[in-house]
Parts: sequence; C-alpha cells; structure tokens
Amino acid sequence: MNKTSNKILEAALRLMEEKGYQSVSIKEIAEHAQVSEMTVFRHFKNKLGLFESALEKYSYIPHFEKSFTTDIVWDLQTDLTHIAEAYFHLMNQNKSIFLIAIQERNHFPELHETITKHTLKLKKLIVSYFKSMQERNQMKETDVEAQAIIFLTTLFGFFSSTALWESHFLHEWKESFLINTIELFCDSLKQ
Amino acid sequence: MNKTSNKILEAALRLMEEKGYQSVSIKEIAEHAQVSEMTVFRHFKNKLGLFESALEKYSYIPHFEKSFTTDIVWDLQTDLTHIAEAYFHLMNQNKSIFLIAIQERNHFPELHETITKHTLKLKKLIVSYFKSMQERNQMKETDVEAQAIIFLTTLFGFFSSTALWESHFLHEWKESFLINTIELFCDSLKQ
DNA sequence: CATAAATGTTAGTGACTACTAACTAACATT
DNA sequence: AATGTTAGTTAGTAGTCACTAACATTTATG
Repeated sequence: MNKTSNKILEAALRLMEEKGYQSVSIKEIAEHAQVSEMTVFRHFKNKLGLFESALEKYSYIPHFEKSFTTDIVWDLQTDLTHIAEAYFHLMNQNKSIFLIAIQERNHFPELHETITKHTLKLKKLIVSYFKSMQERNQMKETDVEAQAIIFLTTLFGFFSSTALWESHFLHEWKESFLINTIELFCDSLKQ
Repeated sequence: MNKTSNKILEAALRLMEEKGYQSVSIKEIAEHAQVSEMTVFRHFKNKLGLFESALEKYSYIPHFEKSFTTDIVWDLQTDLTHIAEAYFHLMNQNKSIFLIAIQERNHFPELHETITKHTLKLKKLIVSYFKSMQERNQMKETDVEAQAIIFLTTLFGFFSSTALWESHFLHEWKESFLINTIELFCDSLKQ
C-alpha cells in the first residue's frame, strides 16, 4: 500500500536486528530507507511506534494445530521431519524479531513471553503426539515430556546458533543435521 | 587487589550483560559501582578499555584437552555425562561474556570468533572420542561428526535458552534434561 | 601528625539523541 | 483554479552521551 512506510519499516527492522532497538537511531533508519528523518516521524508517532508497527507487519503467528491435525501420518520419522521443518520455517520467518527479542529481552520482555508461549504450545502438541504414538505401540514407553523438550531444544540450538552467527560452522550441516537428528530420535524412541 | 577497580568491572559486566555495551552508560556503571563517574575514567582509559578489562578478568579459557585425556573411562554414558557437565560448567562461567557476545555480535565480532573457535575444538575432541569408541566396538558405525554436532547443538540449545531467559520453562528440567539427553544418545549410539 | 594517593565535586566540552515547528515543492484529485 | 497529500529543508529544543580539567576532600600510609 504505502511504499514509503514499507521502506522505513524494512530499514528499521533490518537495523534493529543488526544493532538492537536502543543502538539504532532514527537518522540511521531514515538514511537506509532513503528518506529524510522528518518523513519517519510523519509516518510513525515515535521510535516505539515505529518498532511496534514493524513487529506487527513482520511477525508471523504460527498455526501449529492445523498442521498437526492434518499432516500427521503416524510414522515417527516422517512426522518428526515435518515438525522440524515447520519449526525451522516458522523461526526463519520470525528471525528478525527473534534476534531483536534476544537483544532487547530486558527492555521488551513481552517479546520473549510471546516466544515462550508459542514454544510451550508446540511442546504440548509434540507431547500429545508422542502419547498417541505410544498408544499405537509405535513408540516405546518413556518420559514423553522430556523427549519433547530435548527435541525442541535441539532444534532451537541449531536455529539460534545459525541465526546468531551466519558464518557459523554449522552452516555446512544444514541438510544433514535434520536427517541425522531425526534418525537419532527414531533410533532411540521406536518401539 | 584494587577494590575500586573490581567494583567498577563487576558493575560494568553486569550491566553490559543486561543491556549490551552500547546501551549502558558510564554514569550508570559508576552509580552501580557506587563511585563517581570520574573515578571510572581514572581507572580505565575509556569505555572500550573498561570493557576489555572486564573481558580479560571474567573470561575463563577452557582446558578441554586435560579433562579429555584424564577423565575418560570409555563408558559412553559416563563420558558423555562428564562432557556435558564440563560444557555447562564452562558456559556458566562465561555466561556474561556469552550474553554480551550475542548482543554485540556485529559490534565485537572477535567475541563470537572466540566462542566459535572453542566450540570447534570441543567438537573435534568429541569426534575423536567417538572414533576411539568405535574402534573399541562400543559404538555403532555412524557419522560421528554429525553425532558430535547434534550433541553439542543440544547442549548449546539448553544452555542458551536458560541463559537468555531465566524464567524459562526449561528451568524445572535442569536435572532431568541431562539424564534424558544422555540416555537418548546412548540408546541410539551404543553398539 | 604529615604527606601522598585515591576519590569526590563541579563545570564544562562537543557530539549525538529523539523529536518539533515552520515553511516549501511537486503532484494528484476535486 | 482550489485543495489535499506527501515529501524535503532548515532550524531548533532539550536531553544525553563520552570524556576532560581544576580543585576540594577523604583515606591510607609512613
């Protein structure tokens, strides 16, 4: 709709992801958006308003449930792969916001709360999936909550270390990481 | 040795961990250290010098090799537990610096490079340990490098999510996380 | 007690910060 | 022809930043 607004929002998000909310100035954002500083204040009430607009525009709220009820085929390897891919897809969509949430975790605690809330929801879904798999005798008797947490933690570890450090040694492992992780869990969890 | 210097360094590290290098002011640091702003500049050349002194004082360089050659008992469960505990111990010692490294990753890339370097070294040690275990027929034939990376990524995921968000849902899992993770790997990797 | 070192106080520098006001230019719509 | 919209320009406010200089006061040490 509004081209200038978009340019400003993009520049703001990109710079805040890079340097953090506090450390980036309106002047800097204006320069990167190739508009004058004044134009920024014409489009957005103040710095906080600009940030909140950027959040609203670039945060992708997940809809785990839908995927969970439709895409499940009750094969551990296939399902865990789908779940992991969905997780990475979502986190990559929200990468900028995730990075800002980390940097400003004491300044904007709401951001972190949102992430925690969604992670908790995802954990619950995985737990209930594991329980169903146990009932179907396709998964051994084990502490499903612990397994769900370990699985999510592993995905989180991979995502965050690549998101934080793009030139990371993990980058050469993008494909094989997922395959080997799923294999590890299937090996251990299969009935 | 120097009480005032220590007070300033402590306050600086604590506040930089909380808000980042850029966002914390000398005035703020002085107030928290209960000294006047001038005293800070009497003890340290400038803000960067203060930061570098804090780094020097509060960074704990690991000595993985020693632990690796002495503590290994060639039992997968015992050894992985020791490795994980050593990893968490080290990361907790360097927690403040780790958090600053994240927040200022584009401002002080050297910090991240140090972390990467040490992680890479630890990975190599685990890989060579896995290879030895295979030679001893105590571990199945598998991509040991992938396994080492997944193991480290899982530990990293747990550590970073607890370090970033202290009120995290993972906190109730501190003990059982390690046990279950080791079990998962042993289940899958044992010969 | 006397001297010296460490610290505090005050005032100030120049640069930068978020943000505002007043005015102007270009262009599209009515 | 009148008006609305969107943008730029210039100048300015009031506050903060890192950092310095000069001088007063406290504290430690001989």
